[in-house]
Amino acid sequence: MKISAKGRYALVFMINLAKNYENDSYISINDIAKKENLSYKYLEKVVAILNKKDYFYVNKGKEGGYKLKYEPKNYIIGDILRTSEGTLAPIACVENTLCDKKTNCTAYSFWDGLYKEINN
Amino acid sequence: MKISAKGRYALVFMINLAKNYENDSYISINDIAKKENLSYKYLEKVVAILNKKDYFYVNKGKEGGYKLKYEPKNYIIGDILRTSEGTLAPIACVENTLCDKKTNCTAYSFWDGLYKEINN
DNA sequence: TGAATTCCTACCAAAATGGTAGTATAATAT
DNA sequence: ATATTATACTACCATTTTGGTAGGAATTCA
Repeated sequence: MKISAKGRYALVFMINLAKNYENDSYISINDIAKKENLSYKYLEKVVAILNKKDYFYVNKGKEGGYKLKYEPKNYIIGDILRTSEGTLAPIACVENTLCDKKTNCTAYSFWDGLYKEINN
Repeated sequence: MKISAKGRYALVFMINLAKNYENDSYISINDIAKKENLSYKYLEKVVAILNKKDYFYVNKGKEGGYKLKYEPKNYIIGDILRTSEGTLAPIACVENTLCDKKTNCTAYSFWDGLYKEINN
C-alpha cells in the first residue's frame, strides 16, 4: 500500500513541468533526472507511460524535451498516479464488476469508501 | 497502490471475528478460510502476523481458534492494515525522518496530506 | 553535419507476492 | 488415555513486480 518509485517519478516529473509552465521552453528528461537525482533511464520509462495521456507537448532533438500542455491546475494528481501506477483501487471488486458478491460482502463498503477518499 | 491479498485476508479475518463477538466461542482459521474461500495456509500466515498484536484470544486444540479480545468498535481498520501490510505511508519520507529534504520537497505536502487522509 | 534528444526493445537482479508442505506442540471431547 | 482438532513454526517455491541498465534508431535543431 505504498506509492512506488514509479508513481513518485511520475509526480516529480509532472511537478517539474508545472514549475516550468510559465517559461515557454522544453525541459529534457536528463535535466529533471539530474536535478531531482532520479535514474535517467527509469524516468525515461515512466515518462513513456505518461506520454500515452494528453499531458504534454514533446519535442525531439536539440533544445527539445517536454512542456506542459495545459495549465497546471488542470492536472489531477490522482489521475497522474492512476496512469503511472495502473490503478488506485484498493481491491479489484471496487473498480470492475467481476465480483458479484458486492451486495453481501462485508468488506465492500469499506473498500468503496477508501477508494472514494483516495480519489478525492 | 493496492491493498494486497495480505491486507484483504487480514481484514476479512478480523471481520469474521467481529461478527462472532457476541457468541462466546472460538472460530478456527479453517472455518473462516472455507467460509470466505481463502487459502487456509496463507490465511494462517497472515493471522500469525496479526497475532503479534493484542487483537484476540487464542486457543489451541479441539473447539479452539480465535476470539476477539475487545469490542469490535475498538478496532481501527487502518491499524489492522498497517499491521498486515507493513505501512500505509505512501512514501518513506512521511513516516521516518530519513529524508531531510522535507521542507523544500515539492511533493512532500501532497504525500503528507494523502497519508493523513488514508489514516483517517 | 553533429550534437542532443526522444523512442523503442531487450535484458536483468532483487524483492515482494501468494502461496504450499510438513512437522511440532498444545488442548479438549470423549 | 487417546484420538482429534487446532495453532505455531519453519522451510520451500513459482510467479510477478519493481527498479533499474544497455544500446541503438529516429528526429530535430543550431
